[in-house]
Formats: sequence, C-alpha cells, structure tokens
Amino acid sequence: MSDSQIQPPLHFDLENFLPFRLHQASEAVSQSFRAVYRDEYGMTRSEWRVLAHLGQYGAMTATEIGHAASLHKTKVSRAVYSLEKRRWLSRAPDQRDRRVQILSLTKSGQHAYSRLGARAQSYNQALADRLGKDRVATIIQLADALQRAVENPGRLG
Amino acid sequence: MSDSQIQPPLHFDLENFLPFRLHQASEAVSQSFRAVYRDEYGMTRSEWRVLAHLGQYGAMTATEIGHAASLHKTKVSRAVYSLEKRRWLSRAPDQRDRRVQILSLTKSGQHAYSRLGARAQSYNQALADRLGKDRVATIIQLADALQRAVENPGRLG
DNA sequence: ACAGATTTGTTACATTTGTGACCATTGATT
DNA sequence: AATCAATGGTCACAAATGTAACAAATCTGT
Repeated sequence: MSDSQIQPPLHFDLENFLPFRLHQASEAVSQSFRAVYRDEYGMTRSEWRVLAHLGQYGAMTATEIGHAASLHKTKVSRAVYSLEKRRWLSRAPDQRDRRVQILSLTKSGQHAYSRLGARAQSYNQALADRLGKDRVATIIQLADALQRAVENPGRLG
Repeated sequence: MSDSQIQPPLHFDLENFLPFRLHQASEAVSQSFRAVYRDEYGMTRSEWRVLAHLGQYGAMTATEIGHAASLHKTKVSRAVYSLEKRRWLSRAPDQRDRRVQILSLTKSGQHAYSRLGARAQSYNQALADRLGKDRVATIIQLADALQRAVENPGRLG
C-alpha cells in the first residue's frame, strides 16, 4: 500500500516564523504604550502617529505623513480631521498645488506634542533600560533591515 | 523677558522610538505574507493564526490558543466559528470542565494546514535568505527579550 | 490647447475589531 | 449545601479599518 499520509517536505515552525514573532513582540510593546495616548488623551494610534510626525518634522502634507508613518491615506485623512476638531492641527493651502494641504500643529497641538513626546521618550528610555542599550541599537538596525528586505522587488516564498 | 517657549527637557526621537519602529517593521512583514492566506484562501489573520496553532500544537482550548497566539478571546471565538463553518475545525466537550471545548483540526483542516504551513515555511526561508541566518536568530532572541521586558511588572516610562 | 492618465484627498459602504454584558459552569469560603 | 467570586465562551453594540468610488487638480503627450 502506498503512503497516502500527508507529510509536507519541510515542517513549519511557528516559534521561528518571523511574521508571527514580530507581530507578537511589536503588539506587546504597542499595547503597553497605548495607555498613554489612549487612556490619557482619548487618541487613536493613527492620531498619535500623525501628531508625532507633525511634531517631529514640522509641516507636511497628508501624503507625506502617510509615507513616513506607513499609514494608509484614509487613516491619515480621518486622523487629520480628528486632530483638526481638537484644534491641534490646522490646514493651509499650497500655492503650487491646490490639491494639497499643508498640515501643521497649532499652538495647542504643539503643547500636546510636547507632553506626549516627553511621555513617549520616557517610555522608550524605561524600555531601553530594561533591554540594554546595545540591544536597542540592534533592534533599530534589524527593523531597518527587515523593511528593506520586504520592500525589495521579487516574490518572497 | 522670561523664556515662555515650550521646550521639554528631553526631546523625542521618532526614529528610535521602539513602539513605532517595531510596528512599522512587523506590519511590513505581515502585509507581505498576508497575500498567502488572504488572497489564496480568503482567511483573516486571526483565522490563519488559530489554524497555525492547532496545526502546530494539536488539540487546544480557545483560551489556550488565545494565550499562545496573543489573541483576544472574541477574536479566537470568531475565528473558531469561521474555521468550523469551513469544516476545518471541530469541537469536542471536555469531560472535566463543561465550560470548555477541545478544539482540533479536521482532516480537511490538517490538509489546509499542510499547504499553508508549507507556504509559510517557504516564505520564512526566503525572508531569512535575504536577511542572513545570524540576523534571523537575533531577531527571534530580541523578540523574546522585548516580550519579557514589556510583560515584566512595574510601570514603563 | 486638449484628451487622457495620474495624483491628492474625502466619502460611503462593508468588514473587522474592541468593549462590555451576559450565561453556564466551576472553584472557594463558610 | 449555599453563597459568592472567578473563568470560558458567546453575543450585541460601538468604534476602527479596508476597499472602492469619486471630484478636483495636475501632469503628459500631441
């Protein structure tokens, strides 16, 4: 009788499956920081990211934010609207391209960014202390390497 | 005149902010593997995760899956229901605790797991080839370290 | 200058997710 | 045994997200 059992040539190892392990680690970290912007400010992750990018880099367009923050344009659009309602963000027309709006933080928005940015920096420092400085540097390097590897042309797998 | 400008003592550095960089890297990787289970099988991430865990570890309860896969119990509940509708999963009562159901893959479910597991393994291998073997090992170690660091008691930041 | 393609951003709709309430069962205390 | 707390799982509702369609503006090539 022939061997009709299903037995794939290479066996799948969940423990070393990068998409899973990376997601798990990153979610654990994200969740633990979420308390700051969500519970204290009632912000979503998208809103916090847009705030952080505008605070960090100054005036940008929605598309630029989306690219820098890896956020889909609808997420950016909604986050911008929310931040605008809070009066943390304002829009200005671009003379050269009337499709575009130059987004920037208002005075209130800059204050909010200052407070949240300080909290974020403090969180990051505490986490870095637990990990060790060398590990943090390695993580950043590997994050870069992963993004490059994935964004490279050519099918994976 | 006094310095009334807002200038926090430590300035926030987005490039080295771990929650952001980790999420960015992990999402890039997750998205690139999503094509396999989503476009080819019409599965959500939760469904794929539950399938992978049952295929990898055999029969488990919903709570056990949730813990092992870092999935909220409602996500597990819904994924289990979907997989059951596909006849890839079946439930059996637990004699000792009638609240609990022992979940396991059906024959079809095992076949699906074989196919998807092979694809996953192949994807992982291709990504590992681009990264280099040493880096992969480091990523896994750091993922462990991050999860431990975050799950440790005591407020971060 | 013009037609068609592309880009920017918003909106509507469907799907997915988070939250809290809930029931049934089990465990702990007395 | 009786009570009360804790656990496993499901459901309904609200919130967030993905998808596709869209209008307005710009760019391209002729």
